Amino acid sequence: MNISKKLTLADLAKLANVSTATVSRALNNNPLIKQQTRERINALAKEHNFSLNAAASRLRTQKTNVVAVILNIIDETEQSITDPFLLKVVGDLNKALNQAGFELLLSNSAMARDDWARYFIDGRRADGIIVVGQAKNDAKVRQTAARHVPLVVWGDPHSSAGYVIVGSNNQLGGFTATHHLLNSGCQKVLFLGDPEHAEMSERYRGYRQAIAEAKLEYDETLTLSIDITSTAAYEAISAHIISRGLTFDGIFACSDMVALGAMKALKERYINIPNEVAIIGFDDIALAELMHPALSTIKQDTAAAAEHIVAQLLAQLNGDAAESVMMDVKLIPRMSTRQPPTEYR
Amino acid sequence: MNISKKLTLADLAKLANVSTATVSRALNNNPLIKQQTRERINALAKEHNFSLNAAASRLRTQKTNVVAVILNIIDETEQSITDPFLLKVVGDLNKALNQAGFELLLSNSAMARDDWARYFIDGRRADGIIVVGQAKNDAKVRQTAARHVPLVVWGDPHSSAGYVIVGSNNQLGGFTATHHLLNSGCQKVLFLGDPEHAEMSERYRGYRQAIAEAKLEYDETLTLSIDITSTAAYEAISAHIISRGLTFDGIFACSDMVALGAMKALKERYINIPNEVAIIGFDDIALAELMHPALSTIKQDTAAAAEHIVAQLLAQLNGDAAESVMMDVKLIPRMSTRQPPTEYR
DNA sequence: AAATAAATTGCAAACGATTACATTTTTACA
DNA sequence: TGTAAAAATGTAATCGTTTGCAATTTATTT
Repeated sequence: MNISKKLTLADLAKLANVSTATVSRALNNNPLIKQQTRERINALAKEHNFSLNAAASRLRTQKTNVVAVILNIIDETEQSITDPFLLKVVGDLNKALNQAGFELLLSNSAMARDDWARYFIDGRRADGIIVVGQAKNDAKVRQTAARHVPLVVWGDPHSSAGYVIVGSNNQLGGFTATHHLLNSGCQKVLFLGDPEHAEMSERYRGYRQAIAEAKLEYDETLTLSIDITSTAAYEAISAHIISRGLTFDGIFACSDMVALGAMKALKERYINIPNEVAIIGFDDIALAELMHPALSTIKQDTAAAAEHIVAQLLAQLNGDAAESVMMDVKLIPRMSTRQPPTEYR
Repeated sequence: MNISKKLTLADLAKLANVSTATVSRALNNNPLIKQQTRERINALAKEHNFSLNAAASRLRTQKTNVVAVILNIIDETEQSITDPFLLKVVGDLNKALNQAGFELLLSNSAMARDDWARYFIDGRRADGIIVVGQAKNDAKVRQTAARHVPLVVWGDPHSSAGYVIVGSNNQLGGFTATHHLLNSGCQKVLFLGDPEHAEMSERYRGYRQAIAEAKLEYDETLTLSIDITSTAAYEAISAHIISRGLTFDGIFACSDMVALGAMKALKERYINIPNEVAIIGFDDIALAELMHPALSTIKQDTAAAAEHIVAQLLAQLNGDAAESVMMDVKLIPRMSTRQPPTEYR
């Protein structure tokens, strides 16, 4: 333990022969204080390894400079904490928040069981809340939003839910992915994901739309509703092939992790990718291009998203208007799908 | 914004016709207060959606119930924030901390540039610090430890560095991995990793030891020193094959991510895994078994590790003695390596 | 029923910063 | 040189809890 008791602002004031007010202002670089004094005090602070007591500041100012980030995952079975995509988002949020002078308090929905607004905002643990994922049930999110608390959600911006959402154009992404498969020769494209899940349902909408526009008949046996995990995907594809045979020649997986699970099921049966079955994912996680064959996918720009999220949160903290942001997605064609005929570009 | 001003403990006391002392004690379930009173007050608190002001509590008690978790990664080029393993550790830490009643404040070394002890502990932002990764340079960690601040590091427990370390037996892991390769017929095993990096250097030691014990000659051209990323691995293996040819029949990759990069390089050249080149990784990330062929690896039990880390931190917070913990690792043989002859078990 | 012990509750002083307002010092100007 | 304005600093209240100690109420014992 530290030998000497922690230095307080008052101690430092005594050392500098000024009042606590002056020290406080000097440390906060308040121009009210003569520059020379400021420098003197800052030097003294550094010399004595002084640091402000954040608890005291927060109590006095009613500001924490902390943002709570909640990973909204129902439980271990659903899209899990191990999904690199989610964690990439957290990393990017961390960076964006720090840049804006905030710290990141990490939670998941399992932990912050109570009323989020009450716990984090009323409890003065954070100034604002960022929720990652709308999941299948946004009741908690709505409840939080109803408290009119600074809040931004990473989710699907199509869903106008009474709170600010930043997210990709999932519907377009789903359309693009499916269209890419159809355009490169697939006839029977399977959807692998969870149509009940907010973001995934939009991707599913895009899938249906692409099929409809291609004047193909929709085959409901080709919609496989699963948890957003690679193991669920692996099992679903395996089971489908066993029970119904290879009734498809393309897979649109609603996330890269899901795609990886599906690929494993295919490879085990020596089904050629992309010639027998083409497959495309969603997210563009780092691993996508490391697969063999490299996984085609729809890229979401998480770094840009994180910046938008923080910007929208800051707006709310400043009392300004904030609005949902829909981000473009981008087709990244790799080896797991065939190339469309050149006449189509 | 909230219409009514935030309720304080004093307000609640007035409503309940008792003193603030009583309310405070009741809410903290202090048995000094008659159970009946406690229940009455708790009900009232719930009814009015009351929540304690954490800033005030922290100021008064000098305890935050927060632990800072620092991802100690030098920069983007080194083992990056996208490594699922690191993030799995964070997830498990989050769970273990919550279980113990702590919240998790996330930082990375790039952000918390200053003196960690000063910023987090003196600044009363957290009660303790957990550092994930010793990286190649533990100067910051040593500096923090010198402050005698509650601190636990995820790293290599062999390095007795004057601070508490929880980590796997990396040296044994490296030995086991290499031995597994040699035992299943490999003659020339390549090491892919960074012998300068704390944990990796121990794995490297194990590698060297296994080779020595097998009475094989050490070939220094088979030690490839790279950043701990899959792209670096991909490039290194590709470059090696181009310049020197396929001079190895086994790879011990110092992490699963590194292994994945190497596998891609092999697959692109249609080099059969495991028959021409067997490969084993380290960590056992979720993806390992989704690879094709499924990746053999050395499993680190991150959930158990997280619990040990938290336990050691709690010990320090309670003023008890804390000690480094070395965790067992486990060989997970999969399809990327051949089976050892049965007479060897 | 009085006296003592035990169980509850209240009083008021912290915790360490920030900031409106008051005061002092310095500068500018006539 | 005197005075007003501007700049710099200080005073003291405040943020909302927790907790040592005192005071009160209730239970127990003789």
